[in-house]
Amino acid sequence: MKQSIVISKSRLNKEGIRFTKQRDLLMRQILNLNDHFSADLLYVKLRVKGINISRATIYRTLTLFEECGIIKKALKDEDISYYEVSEINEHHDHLICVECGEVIEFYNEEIEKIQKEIYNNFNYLPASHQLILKGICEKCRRKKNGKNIA
Amino acid sequence: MKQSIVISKSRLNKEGIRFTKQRDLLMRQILNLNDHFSADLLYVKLRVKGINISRATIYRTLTLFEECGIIKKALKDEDISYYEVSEINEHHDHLICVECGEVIEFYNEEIEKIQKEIYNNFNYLPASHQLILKGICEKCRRKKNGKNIA
DNA sequence: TTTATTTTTGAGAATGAGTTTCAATTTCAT
DNA sequence: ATGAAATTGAAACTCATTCTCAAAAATAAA
Repeated sequence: MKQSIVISKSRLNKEGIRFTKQRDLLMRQILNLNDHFSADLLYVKLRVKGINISRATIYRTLTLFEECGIIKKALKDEDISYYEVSEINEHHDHLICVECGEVIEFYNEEIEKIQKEIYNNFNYLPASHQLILKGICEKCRRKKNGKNIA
Repeated sequence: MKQSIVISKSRLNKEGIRFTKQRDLLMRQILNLNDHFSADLLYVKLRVKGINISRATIYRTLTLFEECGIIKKALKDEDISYYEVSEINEHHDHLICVECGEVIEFYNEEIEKIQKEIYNNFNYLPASHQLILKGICEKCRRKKNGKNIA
């Protein structure tokens, strides 16, 4: 059992929250992915392995893990919420290819600094912020040119 | 009839697109608002005035106006699309109060510049970008303190 | 270790923004 | 006016997500 699972288990065991088979399986799948994940992705990945956990449970479990600080919402795009394991990641933003869906994480000190200034200027207490850059990656541009699409 | 309605009407009149009563009413309501608006906001505002336009038509009309370049999507938050009149506005970002929903537009040259650099660094062709800062405005902070909420 | 209590689960219904279908209505050119 | 083309409203449908509730699993108590 990986270190992080042990940690999660002990975190969950407080206050009558139970570390069930489903939560264990979801935890393992999440740690295996090493990437952003949506509820649906987890559902499909597990189902392929013959593990059937209902969508309701997956959504509930993601919310639970989030409340425990194990994961956090990375971004919301096209009405779909994507999460990531929170212990690894500092805050960062996302660059998404609208053709192939590739997601690149980046962090820019300067942008963060300016954002703080903006909060100050308008006298707002920061809560959360999300920057999404969408574009077309080089690979997809080459593919398009090859196919000679206008 | 305001100048902008005339413009819109002539834009629409091309290619068999008709300037109907519903579209006229929606156009006027949009110009009256002078702010961001969602499909639902328009529906409610008009309904209060005794004007009943179906949600289907409102959604269709917003898409149409967007295609004509009259309005554009300003931001998407909590699964709701907000639009704004496009002739007035340059690109800008949004600062939202999570308590009262106030939306402040801002534009920061420096952030725009850095974004371009990021696109270049990863060799992405820019498509669109959205920066949302969420926080709590001063008014709401005072209200909270007054009520002595922890 | 059997029973009682609490939490969790799955199935399916419900939600809510947005889209689609289709018959009825409106618009516009003839 | 007449007919073709565009538009409308009502209602059905999507799709991600949440809720409901009875059955199942985990834990605590006896």
